Amino acid sequence: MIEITFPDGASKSYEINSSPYEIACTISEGLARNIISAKFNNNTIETTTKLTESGKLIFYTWSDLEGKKAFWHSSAHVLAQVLEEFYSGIKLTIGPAISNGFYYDVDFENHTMSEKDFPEIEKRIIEISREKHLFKIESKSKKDALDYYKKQGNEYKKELIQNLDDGKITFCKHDNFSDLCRGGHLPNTGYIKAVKLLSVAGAYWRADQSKKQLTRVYGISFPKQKELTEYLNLLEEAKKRDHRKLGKQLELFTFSSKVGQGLPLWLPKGAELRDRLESFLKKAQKKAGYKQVISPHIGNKELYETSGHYQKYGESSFQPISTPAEGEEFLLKPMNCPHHCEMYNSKQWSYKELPVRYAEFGTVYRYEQSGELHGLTRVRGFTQDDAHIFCTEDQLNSEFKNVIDLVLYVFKSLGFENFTAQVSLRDKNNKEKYIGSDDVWETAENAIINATKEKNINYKIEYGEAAFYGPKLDFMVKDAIGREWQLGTIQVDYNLPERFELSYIDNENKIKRPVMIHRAPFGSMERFIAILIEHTGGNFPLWLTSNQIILIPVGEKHKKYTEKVLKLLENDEIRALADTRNETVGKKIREAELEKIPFMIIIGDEEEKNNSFSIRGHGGKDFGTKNIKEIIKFISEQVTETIKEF
RNA sequence: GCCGAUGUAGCUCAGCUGGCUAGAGCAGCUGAUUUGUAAUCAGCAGGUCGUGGGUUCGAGUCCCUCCAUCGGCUCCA
Repeated sequence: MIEITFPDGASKSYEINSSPYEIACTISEGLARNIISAKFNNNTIETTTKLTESGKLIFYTWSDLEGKKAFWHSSAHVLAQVLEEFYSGIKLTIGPAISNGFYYDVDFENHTMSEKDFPEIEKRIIEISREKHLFKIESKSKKDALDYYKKQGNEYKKELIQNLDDGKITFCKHDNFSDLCRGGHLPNTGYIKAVKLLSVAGAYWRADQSKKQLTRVYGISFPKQKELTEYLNLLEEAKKRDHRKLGKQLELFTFSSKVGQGLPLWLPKGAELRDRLESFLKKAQKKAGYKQVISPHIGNKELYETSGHYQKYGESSFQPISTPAEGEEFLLKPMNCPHHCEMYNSKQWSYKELPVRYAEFGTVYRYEQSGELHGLTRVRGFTQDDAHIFCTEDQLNSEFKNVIDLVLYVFKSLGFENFTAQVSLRDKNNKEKYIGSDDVWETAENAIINATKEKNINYKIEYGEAAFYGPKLDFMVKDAIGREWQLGTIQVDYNLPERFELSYIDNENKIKRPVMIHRAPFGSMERFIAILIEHTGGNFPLWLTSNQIILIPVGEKHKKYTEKVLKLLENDEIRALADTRNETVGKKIREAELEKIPFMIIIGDEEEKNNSFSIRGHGGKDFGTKNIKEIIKFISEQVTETIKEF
């Protein structure tokens, strides 16, 4: 007998060699029907795995993340089976579940496959699924496993097996298909009722650009056809919030291939929005003790050689600008830090004056790879809400925490609640990617981790994500279709102060090096606004919109009165406009709706007579009847409610 | 940069396997209408079919180059 403990702490004895499925059967028929995967003593297992020892057992169904993973990973197996069937001689590599679906990386050799082939493949996957083939785990010796793939000429699988320990190598078999696999599958293929292949893409073997590029086939599957339909509808809805689409519709920004790839052109409404965000942050920063500075858009190449940026990025940047003077070269500013360092160096500092906080909305230019450009989220010219704090070692912790507060204030003010905090550390196995000694890195990394802990922020650590000069605390937010982007960032830097020989005089009259904090709560204006557009669907908070209220006169004779109302609203700093065109009321309302203006009022005989107006919110919401004073109060109250002082 | 896909009017799209002067709706312009909570009516104008080359009697349609965009990969100071 073995003793099985369940997540609720209860435990029960079972015959040795009982499977999770059999155990589930003793609990309830419904559970047995629904379990698709299980974890035993923290190892993912199959529902059919025979348990030979006592331990903790967790069941997973479709509603669990683990369950979905098993479901999608199993689907990847069936996809691989079909691909092998359709394209003989291809080489399979890996096929994991991802947060929405699965993919399989395949070396198609001389075959080509494209989205046109999807329907056939999907059809075949469902056919095989209907046959309810059991997923069976089989152990193989390292030698047998290597022989198996040697016969197939699959060097990828061989490489994977080389890195595994003998005795721990398992294959998963279903139907006539067998694949190297750790485990975590559905009981059988019959659970897969709906499948959709989503895209094909190139992906480098082992995520290494120097290695061969494979073909990655993305897909998603569901236990019910209805769920697939719902998922696809959700995707469609999300695409409507795409900032590139809304940016065009709402006339916020545009691009021109004549101006250049990745160089956004801000149209009046977008520029206004951006301006308001800047003022908002400037105000908070003023309170937090920052001083605004301004630096030029270019800098001498030597500046970036000093900082180390040129050595690191020079080759792949906009190339130096030469001047009539021989040997003189300038670079388009790719970051503001070196300029701020030189500002700091313009005088001698006493410890009494620190921390010094230089802030600048600094526009920088980076030659991002063409394939990386993406709307406003990845561009070649962008403005960072940058600042550099020069402080003493003792001040570092509290300064860092103050910056965290500022970032959280910014996020909260704009309704970004679903962010993840990521502590980005260096990859210790790849030290040549970074500058600075181990000591300095250790100190900087600990400073970030401690401050983050003290602020009670949930964070995850990512190795290899640090900047080349220091570790970071990054604030990540997802876009409409779930892609994660880095917005706010706070970085601790011991390296640039060293390279720029920054100093201050301490209380013992000794020359000391300050520590530097780089930080940008928005990250970049471009990317932040992109995400803001997607989160709000273009319905910006009242304090940010260009037009807060639109007045719609019913006929020609109400025009004069409408203009009078407009003046009164404008006098109280309400951003109002009047649509006095010769169009029907219906049409004007429709256009105001499409422009996503938050409020509108129709002005006709009634209104003119009573000096009172019914307020129609965006989407047709009724806000009741108010007079002018009440409207002004109503709008300004809503503004102060959404935007609090820092 | 790499893999794959896409590119027709300001916008959204139609144009089958190559065949007469390339279509529609919205937007625009002109006129009529003076309007009560998501599109008033009529007329007009608007395109070297992303670019350059090629195949062909004939190319929006087939092939190649380049440019831009989209989905990924890699990169992200």
